[in-house]
Parts: sequence; C-alpha cells; structure tokens
Amino acid sequence: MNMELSARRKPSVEKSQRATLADPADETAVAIGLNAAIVAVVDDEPVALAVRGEADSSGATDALPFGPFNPREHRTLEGGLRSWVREQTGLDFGYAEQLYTFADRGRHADLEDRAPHVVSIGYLALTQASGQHGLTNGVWRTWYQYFPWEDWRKGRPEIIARDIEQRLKSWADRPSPATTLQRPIARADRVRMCFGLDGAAWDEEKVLDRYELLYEAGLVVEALRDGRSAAQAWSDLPAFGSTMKSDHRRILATAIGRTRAKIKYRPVIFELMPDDFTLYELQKTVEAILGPHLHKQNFRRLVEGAGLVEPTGEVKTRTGGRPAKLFRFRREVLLERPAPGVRVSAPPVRG
Amino acid sequence: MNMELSARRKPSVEKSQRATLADPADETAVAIGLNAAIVAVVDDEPVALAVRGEADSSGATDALPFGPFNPREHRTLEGGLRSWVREQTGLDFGYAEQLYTFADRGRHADLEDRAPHVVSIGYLALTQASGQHGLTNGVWRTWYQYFPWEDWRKGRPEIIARDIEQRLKSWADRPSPATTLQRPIARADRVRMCFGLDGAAWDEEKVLDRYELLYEAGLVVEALRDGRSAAQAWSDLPAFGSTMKSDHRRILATAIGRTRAKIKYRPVIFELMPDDFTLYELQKTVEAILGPHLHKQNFRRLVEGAGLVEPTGEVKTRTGGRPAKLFRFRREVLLERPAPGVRVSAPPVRG
DNA sequence: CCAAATATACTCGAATTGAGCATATTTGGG
DNA sequence: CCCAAATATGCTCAATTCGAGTATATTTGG
Repeated sequence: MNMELSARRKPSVEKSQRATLADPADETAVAIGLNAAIVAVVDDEPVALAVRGEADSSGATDALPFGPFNPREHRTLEGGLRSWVREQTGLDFGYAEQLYTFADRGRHADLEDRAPHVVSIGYLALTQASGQHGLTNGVWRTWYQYFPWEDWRKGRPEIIARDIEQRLKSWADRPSPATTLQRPIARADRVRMCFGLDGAAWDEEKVLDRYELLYEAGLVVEALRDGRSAAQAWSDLPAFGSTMKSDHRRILATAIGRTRAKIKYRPVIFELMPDDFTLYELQKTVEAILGPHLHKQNFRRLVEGAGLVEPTGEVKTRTGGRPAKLFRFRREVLLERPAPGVRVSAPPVRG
Repeated sequence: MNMELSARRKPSVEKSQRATLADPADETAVAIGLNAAIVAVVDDEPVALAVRGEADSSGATDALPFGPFNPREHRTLEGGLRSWVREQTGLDFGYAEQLYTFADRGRHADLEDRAPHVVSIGYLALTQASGQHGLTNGVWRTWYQYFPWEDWRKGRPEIIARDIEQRLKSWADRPSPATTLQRPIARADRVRMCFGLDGAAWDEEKVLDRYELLYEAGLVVEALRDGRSAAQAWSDLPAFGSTMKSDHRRILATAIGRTRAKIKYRPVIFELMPDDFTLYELQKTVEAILGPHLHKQNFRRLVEGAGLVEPTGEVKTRTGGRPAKLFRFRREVLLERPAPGVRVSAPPVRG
C-alpha cells in the first residue's frame, strides 16, 4: 500500500495516452503469468491441485498449474489458463473466475532491477475431483498443508496458540518502519482481528489477510526468500505450513478466501458436487469449505427453502440408517433470486 | 467465456515453467495499462472522474485517467496508478481497490494480429469530490451519462422500455452463433434477469452484466468499433449512453457494480463523505450510489445500531427544520465486526 | 426384535426487518 | 406572537427469519 516512487519523468497527459502502450518491446513490457488455484473436495477434505516444479531458491517444489499468457495463441486470459492446465495436468475444469493480479512479488529482486518483470493473474477454478476428468499429472493436496491455521474442523487449531499468537504479538510491539499514517489499523489490532484473538471473532473469509500478516511478520518462508527484513529477526522458526513456488501460496490463500465467501451468495458449491447427492453430503461439502459445523436441521431447511435443490425421487440407501433422499441442483434458482447461495451463518467462534 | 484456440504448440510442463517467463522481449510480452475509475458523490449525484483524450476510431474522447505500468518506475500496480492519476488530474485519492484485469478487448483487431497486446487492469478509487484536493484536470461526470439505464432515482428509467427491451428481446430470439453448451443460461433469461423484465427483480449490482449484454447484442457503439457482428445488424440506433475510449466504459461499469455491492458490507461509504455529516446526508449519499429510496427511520436505526457512526455533539442548523445532529464515522467498528457496512435491503423493484 | 445410527419433521422463543405513527424543533409568513 | 410547513428523531408493532431443540421415521447389524 505504499507508493510514490517516481516523479522523475513527467510525460504530459497526451504523451501518456499515446506513446508507450503501442510498443510492447519497450521498458513497460512485462510477461503475464496465469495461475490456477483449482479447488475440489475429496472425502470431505478441501483440496487444491498442485504440480511439482523445479525447486526454487527457497527449496519450494509445489506449484499451482501455471504458464505464461501468450496473446498470439490465447484469445482470452481464461482460455490461456485452461490450455495450460489441460497441458500440465490433463484436467478440464468447469467453473473459473479471476481472483487478483499480483505484481509486487520478489520485491527484493526488483530493487536490484535484474529480475524479470512478471505479473501474476490468479484464477480460482472449482471442479469435482472424482469422476470423468482425466487427471494425468498433479496431485490433490489438502488446503491445510499450506495453511494449518485455517483448519478449524476440530476446534481452534493448536498452531495458533502454540506458534503464531506470541510471535505475532511480539512483532506487533516492534516499532513499525513505515509511518503509521498510511496504515490506519495498528498491527496489534490486525493480529487480533485476523486470528480471532482476545475475544475477537474468527472470520473464515480472511484467509489472505492472515497469510499477508504472517508474511509481513516474516513467519512464512516466502518472506525470507523475498528478503523481507522482518523474516531475518526470527531464529529457530517452526514451519508455518508448506511453501509454494513464487507467489502461489498467496494466490491459493486468495482462492480459499474467495471460495469461502462466494458459496454464501452464489450456488457455486454445486460445482464441487456430483449430479445427485444427499443433503448431508452437501452439508459436509459446505463444512469442508467453511470449517465449523452447521446445524443439520436448519441447513436442510435453508437449502430446501431457498429452492437451491430439488429431490430426484431416488434415495441413497447405504447411509447407515434411514435412507436419504437424493437431490440435485435446481438450476431455475438462478432465474429467480439475484444472489442464491448457501447463506449459512456459522456461530461466532471466539478466542 | 469461449476458449480453446491453440493446441498447436505443446511445451512440456518443465519448459512452460522455465522458459518464457524470464524474457519479457519475447512473444509473451505485453504492455499493462492501469485504469482508474474514481468515484465521488457531488450534490447527491454519483460521478466519476473523466479526462479528455484524443478521439479514437469511434470518436470517443472521454477516458478514465490511465497510463502504462512501468515496472522500473512503479514499485506496485497501485502506486503506478496513483502516479498517473496525480499527473493527469492532480488528484490524490484515498481508498483504492483492484477491480479486474481485462485482456479481451479489440478482438477484431487481435484477430488480424497487428494490434498491440495490451492488458488493462481496472481500479476503483473512492474520494470526496469537494474539499482540499487540487483537481487540475479532468471533469466529474455523472454515472448516468454513460449508463442511463442505471438511473432509477425517478423510478424505472424510460430508456429501458423505450429503447432497450424490444431490441434485446429480438436479439435473444436470434439464433446464437456459438453452441449453447458453453452458455448455460439462455439469452432471453439473461435479458430478463439483467434488466428486471417480466416480473424479475432489478438488481442494482449487475451493472457489468447489463453492459456486457448490450455489448454482445451490439447496442453500444464499442461493439461496432470492435467489429462485433451483432452490432452490424442494427440500423438507426439511438445512443445508449456516452461511450469512452478503449474498454474504459466496461471498467466503469465494473466499478459501479463493485461500489454498489461493497458499501453493503464494508464501511467504504465514508470515503465519500466529509468528516462530519448528518444521517440524512449519509442516506442521500447511499441512495446516490444504490438508487432506490430507503426508509429514513430504519436507515437511522440500522446505521446507529451497527455502531457505524457516533455523534460529534454538534448540530447542523440550516436544514429547513429541526436541526440535525452531526455524526462521524466510528472507526472502532472495524475492530468489532467482521463485515461492517450499510446493510440496506432495498425493496424489490419489479418490472 | 432391539439398539444404534441416520434422516426427516416440527416447534418455539429470540432477533431482525419492514412499515408506519407520534413527537420534537426549526424556519418563514401572516 | 402564532401557525403551517419542513425536517429530525423516537417509538411501536406485526411479519419474517434464525438458532436451537424435541420428536418421529427408517434403516443396519447383532
């Protein structure tokens, strides 16, 4: 969020609107990387598709499927992304949306002005992991391998109290190098809000905020790799989740946060489901994404009442109890409500 | 949303991860344009900052402040954007967020493979129009100059029934060139949902969807400029709002939609307000953004009850009636609630 | 046939929301 | 000075939604 670097050159308004955009070989030329965070749910576990790349300077080998955008070959950004993913993993996914465009990575290298200028565009894709897709390469990895502090399925994850809380608080107490004018919320408050400490509520959507806080505090190895000064202040750090190549873990954090937010107001949860499913299977999938447990009876009332599903007439018998009716996504809901989604409000979990 | 173009070249996974990203002078090099949709509210009218550029092929002269991202000069994308805006307009804005990265523009030209490969990153900025800012260039233009169908302040705008509805419906009845497999929602349903026709509810957030529908149907002049076939099927078209250079109107549509959505769950409305304000002034600003009218007493209950504001102790006397208490934004709300915003639910306006 | 497990139906009080009525305090005109 | 008009503010009330619990139905496995 800091800016202001160059008032050195001052082209006129007209010049800026005419000149440089026309010649991609000049100093404003950059390469664009397309990156796919492909999300699925396998056995009630939220996963993302990772490929193995070469080890980079930090030793990271996991990467998201990615490749450069080539405007000669790719008609659209999303089309280019699909080509790369198909080529690298054999997967054809259905739903995709753009997440964010990152250009700030490798700041350390950038300052020395010899790094390639690469801009990353992150995408979120949702798919069914099992089924007809011909996955030829890549492996489904649980989210929590990269973000153990996001795993609230068995209550507050230990790593927060054991490894994170004290370090972040001590980082918050260190004087901030930048003036606080540009940063309206104090570090200590950000720590408290992001991680639900000292009575604040845990917000499962703030995945990116939490990752960036750990990055700023130098607690994830990417910070060390990028030469952030905060990272050098620690010694004997435990691992704060597996790392990934480049800024891929940041992109995955963005994807997880977006997924958690989006299923609440768009029926994208069904991208992760088979055609027919029981309401409890649907609930388990929602809980895999969101974390905390929902009230079963109310979930059913919610999802049926909103017209999101309709019974197929079949039942699934091997449930271990009374057979469950099978449902399918009711597509007509898209024509009826402006923002149909699984409007669950998880009970506030506080710390 | 169509894709799949090239399976011509098939580099291996390893090659794709190593080669091209490193050399920005190769065929994957593109120029990045930074574009700012700067939003304010002037006299209860929602406005955006426009600059005058040279007329392009369609005769458009209005543009958003913009300029190329230069990775040597600009440390971050947002920093580059702020430099360009300051240089072109003299304005320093506070709040900014990234909107979307567009690369599909000028499809016609792209096919002939001689257009520069430019990727546009759109940003939304919110600011107070009046006040200390030294605006040296550029002019505040009402949103509705570019999007007259979005102006519901006096009920449903005439242009929908007079110029849009029939044309869109006749376009929807024409056979679609692409197979419908990729496009799960039929044209007629999209028309109905986007514009709130035939009993569907008007959703003020779908600004981009509406613009893109008009673009696909060839009803905005950008479609003609880009050589879209649908645009050539019409004769004697009335003007569907003022056009803008390049894809700037699309970016502005994205900005308006995002602003309308965001004030409901983040306290960004206060970026548009002076420090002290009455609750009715706040309500008028919200209504300038969202359109329909809110229930005054409930708005007050909502905004006070949510802890978004606190009284300053002063009153504003020249209201034409009983003096109104002055309020200010209560920043502490950021530390209390995960998603504080003006959670207004406008009454469903149907057509 | 029964216990355990699961699915499904229904109830009930609390909280939120939509809408309107009532009261308070100004200004401006006779 | 008094009153009507205009605006601000306080309060009520019914409808709806929400969180949580109880009750019933239908299976499987011993």
